[in-house]
Amino acid sequence: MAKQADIAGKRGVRGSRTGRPIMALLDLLGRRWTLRIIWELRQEPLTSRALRTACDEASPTVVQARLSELREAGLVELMPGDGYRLTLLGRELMERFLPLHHFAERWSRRS
Amino acid sequence: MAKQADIAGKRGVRGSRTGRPIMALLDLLGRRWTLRIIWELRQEPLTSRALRTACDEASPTVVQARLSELREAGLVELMPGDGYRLTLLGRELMERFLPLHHFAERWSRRS
DNA sequence: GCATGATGCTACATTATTTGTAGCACAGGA
DNA sequence: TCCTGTGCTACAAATAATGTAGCATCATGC
Repeated sequence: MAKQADIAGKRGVRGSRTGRPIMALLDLLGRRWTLRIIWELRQEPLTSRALRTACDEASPTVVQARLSELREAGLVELMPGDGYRLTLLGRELMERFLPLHHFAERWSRRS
Repeated sequence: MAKQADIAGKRGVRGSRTGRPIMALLDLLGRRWTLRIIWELRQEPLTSRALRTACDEASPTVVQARLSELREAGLVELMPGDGYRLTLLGRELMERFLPLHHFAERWSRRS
């Protein structure tokens, strides 16, 4: 399993070697489209194309790259025939983000 | 300069016009270093340089750009003499992220 | 006054990443 | 067979980040 290698290899998750998992996580989630992808998968599995559509037609290059990273990170998995879905761990993460929806509404009404 | 233009103009926050605030928020938070900056400000105000240091010496260009965006978004504010700190709104957002610390620990121990 | 050091912030060339478009191989279904 | 949809890749152009240097301003010490 080259999981740690892939993610700590070419680019790696910043901070993954610092012994501060939170930094690695923030780096992973802070890459473009990552949060959005997780968000779009919150309710049901989506095929790679449905996911691209849901993400405002983001380019397949990034979406595919992010999906690889998220799969390496154990947050997303591919179910052949059914598309991508959040893993148990991924759903757990998602649950921490759900209140964000509520916050975003109030945030958008700021002066 | 061109602050409003930076965030609502040339590029803007993706999804800000879709009537889906959550998308705009996810886009904002999904830019490199944004989450990390918010995280580093969670406890105390930091000067721009202290912030750079805390963020593994990220380049001043990005840090400054992110700070501008976050100030525009009303999540961070500059207190002359004391550096940057989260606004009330920003702290509210931070509170939703605090459980992430706990999650990150478990996540890093995944098989 | 004058240097010193810290602040917020910018310039700019190099490097990395994203975008947009096209396309591949494979697996059903008609 | 010819469609259509899947996951995924190639590649050039556009965009963003990095790393280094430096600016103007302000406060302190001398």
